[in-house]
Amino acid sequence: MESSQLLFKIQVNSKIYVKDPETSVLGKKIIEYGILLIDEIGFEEFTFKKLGDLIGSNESSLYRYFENKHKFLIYLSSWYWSWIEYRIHVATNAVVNPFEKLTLAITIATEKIEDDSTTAHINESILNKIIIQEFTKTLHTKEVDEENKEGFFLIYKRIINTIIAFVNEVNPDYPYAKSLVSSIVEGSLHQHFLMCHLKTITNCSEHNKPTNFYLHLISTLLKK
Amino acid sequence: MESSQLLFKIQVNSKIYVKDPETSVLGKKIIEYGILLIDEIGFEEFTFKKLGDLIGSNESSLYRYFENKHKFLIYLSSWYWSWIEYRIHVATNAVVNPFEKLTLAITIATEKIEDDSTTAHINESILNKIIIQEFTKTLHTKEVDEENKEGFFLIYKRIINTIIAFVNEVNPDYPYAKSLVSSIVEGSLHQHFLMCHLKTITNCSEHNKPTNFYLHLISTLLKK
DNA sequence: TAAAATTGAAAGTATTACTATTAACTTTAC
DNA sequence: GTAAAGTTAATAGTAATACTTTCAATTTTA
Repeated sequence: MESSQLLFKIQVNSKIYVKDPETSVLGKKIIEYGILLIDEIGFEEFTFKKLGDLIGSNESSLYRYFENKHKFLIYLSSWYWSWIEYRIHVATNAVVNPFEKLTLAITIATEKIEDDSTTAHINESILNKIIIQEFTKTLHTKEVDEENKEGFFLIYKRIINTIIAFVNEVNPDYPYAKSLVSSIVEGSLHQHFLMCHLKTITNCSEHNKPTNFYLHLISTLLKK
Repeated sequence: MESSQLLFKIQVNSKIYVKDPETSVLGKKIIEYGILLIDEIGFEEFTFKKLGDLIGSNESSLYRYFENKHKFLIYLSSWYWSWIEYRIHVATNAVVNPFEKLTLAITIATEKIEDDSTTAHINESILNKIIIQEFTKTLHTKEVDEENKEGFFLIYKRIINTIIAFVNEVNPDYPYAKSLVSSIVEGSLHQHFLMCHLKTITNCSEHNKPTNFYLHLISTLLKK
């Protein structure tokens, strides 16, 4: 377990938190149970008061780690995308064929996450559910431009840029690489959402995953 | 003006409101200035108290029209999608060629809306900005399944189903018509958002609109 | 002209989203 | 080993939100 934690260092922008939650027991409890509570009651109903009650800590203690629940969600999202980025890096690192690299990256970025035990206090499968349900809310605020300047969305944009480079390797003549990739990464969250809640307007299901749709899309679209 | 209103009857599910805002002067003021206020301060900061102050009415009067601000946003969204549906219907009605019908529908669904004077109290261009910024929030709640059962998202799904039928006419062998269309309708809002806020991960700009990206996409993808 | 419906004003409640203060506890430094 | 520094918890407090209720005034309609 220690060795796996050495291999994988999550890089969350330090401006997102007041105090790094990875540095204390309370901090890790906030992350662990915060994920579970947001999944259970949804981000709108989630408050630091409720999370404090759940972990037996006072509300004010939680404010020493995160300014507010919006920053907390940005923290969880950054952690998630950093973890995805790491997995894309590991999977594609030794691969030479551009189309194979692209396929691997898109698979990792669009797949449903099954439980993983890399980190003791984070349930990646539930975190993935939260990202599907809530990630869009980190961007859709009046503060998005300032927060973007502060670098809060850097990891997310870096993943997209990595995949854009793969698309350009596969077919340098395709004129919409950026829009295609940002569509796929965001759109796959949406397809997962539709699978759960608006089943009639998606082809995706347990047996026919969003990943299949997007792999079919890129192979048709980038054919020369 | 009267004749244009006869031609175009918006069908908003009556469960969305407490009292139909179209039936009174106050109701129309709520819609008109509600749109302007959400655009100005964002949905998170928007409250009925602030809107009441803006239009010189008491907060409690606004609650006679809408249960809460979430329902108000669903009302505005339904109005918007109903208006888009009407425009798609008018544009494609007399067209026989399936690819042309599809092109027209996708253009209408993905284009930025310039001001339109169909209705005196609704600024469609600003409403379009609100949809780009806030529509996703109507779906991403814990109540989405109940609200879907109540039919709150019917018009949105109906537009998508209409375009799915056009895709099937163009190429009945394409296996992901539903996911493709739901991706396009939702994704175009996202591309418009990126154009404003995260310019580095989209090819879209004033000169190269999301509509172009999607028209290129379907013509490549549905080619036989 | 009476009845019904609409609106506004005022007051009230529970909860949210914090901040400030102080005391208790833990860690580190010499 | 003890003093100083830092961390955490408990309590209390504030302003705003998201409503609801009541009642009076006004407007509409029958």
